[in-house]
Amino acid sequence: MPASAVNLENQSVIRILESALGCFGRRGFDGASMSDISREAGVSKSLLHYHFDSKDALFLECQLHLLRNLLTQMRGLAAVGNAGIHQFDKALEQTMDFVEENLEHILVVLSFHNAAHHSETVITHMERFTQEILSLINEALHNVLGPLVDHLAIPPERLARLLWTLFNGLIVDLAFATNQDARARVRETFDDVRALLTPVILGETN
Amino acid sequence: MPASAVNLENQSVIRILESALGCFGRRGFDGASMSDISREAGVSKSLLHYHFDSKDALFLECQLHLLRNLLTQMRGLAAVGNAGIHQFDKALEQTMDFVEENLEHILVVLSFHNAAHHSETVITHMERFTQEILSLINEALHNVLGPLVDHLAIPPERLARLLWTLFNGLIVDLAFATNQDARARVRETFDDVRALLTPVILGETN
DNA sequence: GGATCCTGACTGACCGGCCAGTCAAACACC
DNA sequence: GGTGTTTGACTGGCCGGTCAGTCAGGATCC
Repeated sequence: MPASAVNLENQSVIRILESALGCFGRRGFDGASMSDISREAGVSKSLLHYHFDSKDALFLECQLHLLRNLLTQMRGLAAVGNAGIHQFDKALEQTMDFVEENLEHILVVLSFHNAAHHSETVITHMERFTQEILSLINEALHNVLGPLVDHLAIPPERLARLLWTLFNGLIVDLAFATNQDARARVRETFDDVRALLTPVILGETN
Repeated sequence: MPASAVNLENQSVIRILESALGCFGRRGFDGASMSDISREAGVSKSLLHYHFDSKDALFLECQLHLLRNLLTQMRGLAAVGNAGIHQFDKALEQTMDFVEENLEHILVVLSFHNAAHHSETVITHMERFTQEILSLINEALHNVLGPLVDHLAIPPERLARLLWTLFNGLIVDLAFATNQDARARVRETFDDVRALLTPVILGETN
């Protein structure tokens, strides 16, 4: 099965995807070499080309892999507790924790637009990625807020975009944060952001 | 004068910096080649190495050049009108306009962390860049808000970080936006962000 | 004012090294 | 033995960087 449909049962494939996510996240699309990725995955460079048609293809599969990870994370948000504003707050907190823990993988999103200048297909995938993320957030909003979702200051779709923007900002901040102090300051900013959001959830009209 | 102190009077140097900002912004640090930059600047590749010690050095000079551009932009915000909340709103609007117009140049900030994995000096420059930006925003806040700056819901330094985060988020959004529709949606998100900020300026305690 | 020298700006040709990608052969498991 | 994995050796091409050398123009001396 020469790529084009990636075998996720294969352990090597998973290891390659994880390493690739890390390398791409750290160094960007062009900065990460296939050798780097293979070395980190503990396999030969040739195996990368066996499982994935090209570097571009591997990159796109990384997008999908990240999307899968985000999906399980988001789906887990509404698992326990009653829907409502407290659950929303908890979900925000958990998502921020997730971002901090998986930052190296998540940083790839900042290099999507670089790779987009390669080909049309990458652009299409990028648009798909945005759509998927937004509908994921939207779904999570409905789960977490419950009936409250109909009484927001702005429609849930717009809140989803707003949240995506806010987290993108925090991700960039974390990318800039080179030490523990800086990371703590990002946490502070996150708290400010959270405070900002409360009136939106409470449905006040500005 | 072989680099190390770049001659900003020289027309070629400026052209190289502008092209480099564009290329680095579009393709990232590793994706942009010295040939690309020289071709876009209309000079030989050798001239890049004549004026700048290395690709790293050129990249760092690009950071400084962007910082200079942002400085003149920020300084111009408080030029006319009385200080206050309306002036703040206008300043936000102008800054967003500036970001949209100069997006190609501004996008380099998303690749800073990639280059940071090269050497210690790049990390230091990145930290300096963040500091400079934050104090620029802080200064602008004082100019634009006037005495109101002492009655915010959060200290101005924290508001500065918050604003930087918000704009980073919007910049990522714009990086993802591949067509006019998407860009209009980012504008909508920007409006939502602006609405979010009003209570902070009005000094309500959450 | 012209011959000489000097220098900063600039270039084309070139180099070693790393890159993504190829391929035939070996391996493992049924 | 055949199917799916995995590897090391290899290649052409592009990369950042070097270098010898050109050229315009300013200074200096007569």
